[in-house]
Amino acid sequence: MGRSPCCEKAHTNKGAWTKEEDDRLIAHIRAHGEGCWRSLPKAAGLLRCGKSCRLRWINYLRPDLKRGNFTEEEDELIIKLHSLLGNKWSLIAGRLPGRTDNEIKNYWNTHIRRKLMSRGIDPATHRAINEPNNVPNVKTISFSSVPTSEETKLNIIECKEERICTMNVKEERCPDLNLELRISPPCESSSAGQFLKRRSLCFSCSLGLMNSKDCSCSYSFSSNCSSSSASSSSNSTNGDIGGGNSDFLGLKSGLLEFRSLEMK
DNA sequence: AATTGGCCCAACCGCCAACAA
DNA sequence: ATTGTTGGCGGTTGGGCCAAT
Repeated sequence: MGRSPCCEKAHTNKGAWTKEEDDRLIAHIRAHGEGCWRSLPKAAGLLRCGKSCRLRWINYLRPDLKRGNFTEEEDELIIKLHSLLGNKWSLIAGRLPGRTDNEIKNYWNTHIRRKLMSRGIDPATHRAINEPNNVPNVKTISFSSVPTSEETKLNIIECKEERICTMNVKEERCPDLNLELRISPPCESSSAGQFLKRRSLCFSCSLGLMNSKDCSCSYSFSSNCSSSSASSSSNSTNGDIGGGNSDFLGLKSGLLEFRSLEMK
């Protein structure tokens, strides 16, 4: 049996939203809050699919959206995040207050791709375009629950949703970016867990994806993790991209060296 | 002035994971 | 354990705009 449609398509409007529809949606969400998207159109008196309402709100009507051109700083942040995360637009958008995944995706496809191409960089791989692909001695980041002592240079605990993963850097010789990220199931072993606590960074905290106090990871990142993640979080709510005290991804200090993370 | 082609971006589509029954 | 529902995500589309011809 196939999936049931998300809404009754025969009686829904499609295409561009009218001012009146926008007003109805805004008024309803102000009165009742976000959520229950399926029942929202009927409750709000809209002839729209719930998904359409959600998209309209998230991408266009939300009061905290930042409209207007992307700054040079935002450009660079998007490029760095994309090099780490790939096309995970929602994750990237999470680090750019006031920007939506859709907006960033569009901006990437229309502006940044071209910008990187003009720099001679392949936007898909973040490698030099004329560089040979079959470069030997690959340095990769892999996510695995039990790192080998030889492999592990850097472990990052993914603690979002209480999952713990590790990112291991296998260092080899050739300094070239390999941006493939692999994520493994949570590690269970307590001994391995202790090992990781000692050797790992919190992925969400260090990326600033989660405030350290909200994060379920028990890892204490000494002075770096907790302080940087806390300031990162508070700064991000103020729209401070890699600015203020956070210096997310080392934008200001240049601390983040991709080649030290993953190379191919 | 009319046409064409490229660009931009809002919106749609299909898939997937999480969750509830 | 299975099935249906829902919300969320990334890829794609299509219409409006604008500059070039």
